Amino acid sequence: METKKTGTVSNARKRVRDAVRADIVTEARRQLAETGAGALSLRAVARELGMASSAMYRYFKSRDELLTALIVEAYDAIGDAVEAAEATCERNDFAGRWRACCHGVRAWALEQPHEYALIYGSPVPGYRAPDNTNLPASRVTQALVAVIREASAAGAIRAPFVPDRSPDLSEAAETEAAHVEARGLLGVPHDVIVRVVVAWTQLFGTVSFELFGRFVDVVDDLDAMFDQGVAEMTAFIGIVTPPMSPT
Amino acid sequence: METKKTGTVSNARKRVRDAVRADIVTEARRQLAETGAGALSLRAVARELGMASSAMYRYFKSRDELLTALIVEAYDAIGDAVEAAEATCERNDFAGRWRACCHGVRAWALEQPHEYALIYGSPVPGYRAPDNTNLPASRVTQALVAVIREASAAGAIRAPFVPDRSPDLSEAAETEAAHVEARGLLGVPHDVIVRVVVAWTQLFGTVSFELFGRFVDVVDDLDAMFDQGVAEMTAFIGIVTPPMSPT
DNA sequence: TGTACATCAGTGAACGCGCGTTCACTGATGTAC
DNA sequence: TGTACATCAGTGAACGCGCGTTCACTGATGTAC
Repeated sequence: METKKTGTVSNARKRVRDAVRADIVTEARRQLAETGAGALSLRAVARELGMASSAMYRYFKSRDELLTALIVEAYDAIGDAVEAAEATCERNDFAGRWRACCHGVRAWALEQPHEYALIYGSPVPGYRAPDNTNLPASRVTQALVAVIREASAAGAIRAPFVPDRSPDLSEAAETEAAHVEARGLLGVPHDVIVRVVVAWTQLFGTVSFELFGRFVDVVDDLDAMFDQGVAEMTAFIGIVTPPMSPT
Repeated sequence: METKKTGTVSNARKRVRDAVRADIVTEARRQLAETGAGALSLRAVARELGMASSAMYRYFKSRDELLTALIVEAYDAIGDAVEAAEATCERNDFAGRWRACCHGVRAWALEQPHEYALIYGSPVPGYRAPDNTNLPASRVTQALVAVIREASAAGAIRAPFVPDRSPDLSEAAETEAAHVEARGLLGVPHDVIVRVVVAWTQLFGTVSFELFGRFVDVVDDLDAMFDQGVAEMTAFIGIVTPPMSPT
């Protein structure tokens, strides 16, 4: 790996620059965790770093750009966490992989409540997320979707319960499920797709309720209720873990 | 209904006072709907009403008190909406009543997205809701809980699916469900209680996802998906509508 | 009915605050010959 | 290796802004006799 002299030198400059930029983002994240989303201020970050507030503009064109960096970081962090949790499971333990994703989401959210609120809470007023947040934003969904796609292909998703206990899909729901199928769940039956969407919203619904205090005076043992909910939804979708193939 | 003279007169004063207070809240609500939660400002409200900003302090001790008034109003509005939707159903059409509550929540949320975000979104930074918000906050939950309690008492909730499709309750979940039972679901089986909690979080999870833009590029026909989700969850809980009793 | 007094909604100026952003600058670091 | 020049991170003062809240006041409305 050769480096041209000029390259080396400006890389040195670039390295310093990147390090400072990283310091800014880290400090901003720290303040986010303390104060919460909307209260993030360039001046406060600069102050804490012992820099002039105007120096921020060497690194970010505006406050919104710093916010975007934080959002991307948060999406990547939860994406990493969920992927890592999922990766520890046997590949053909589909139920286990699904549960691991769910627990990964909650565990990360409880560790980083303000970052969770930043990306899954109410939108920050006056801020519009640019397109480059889309990719990191979809990583958690991709992890869940991959489990379903692979489970379905492996025949590890059972037909729903007893026929009369599962409502038929309306025509509109059928059409819509076909769209969703085309977008990343090719080959997965449409009734399963609907259930996956339901389970997906339930997952983030519970985590949000927990973090935003909706369970206060209603449910106390949040670990127990979450675990049970995940188990229920896994069964609801119909994910099963096939017996180990002899190796 | 006699009124003493003094009473009449100060009531006149009080009426004017109440009317102005209502005007302030209305204008604040209007700005909330435009700007979003955290951006609410006493000065802006006063400006729009043609009053001095200091005049606000005759009606509200602080900005937070105005915010509290808005929160209470929002809880009461969604409570009214859900109760009204539920009241149009036949009393023993338990599945219909449950669905009506769910659709009531979503319909109100779509009409008043910022008010929904105010009460069900991420907490407003630096604001702590006082105790007197608790009662109005619980009205929607009470409506849902009443349907379940009555349905259960009427024998209109079926045992879950096929035995092996429904995970057993963990010991902790069993204990926790007993707590929840004691808090408003007396007589409802514990496995049903867990499912109700799951359905409850799913309901608000979907609505929040819809309002906060999480379905963009994933699901298009939100009406269809919501309807189907509600149908799925109604069946998931096991609510059935008994045949009409002959009248 | 008429007068003296009390209440209280609303005013407008002022306080101190923190914010995002701009701009002309300084001085260290890197580049070209 | 040494010198003249270019780049660019960081400075500090300043801009204009809107905010919540306080305070001494005015003047209309209600109250008591």
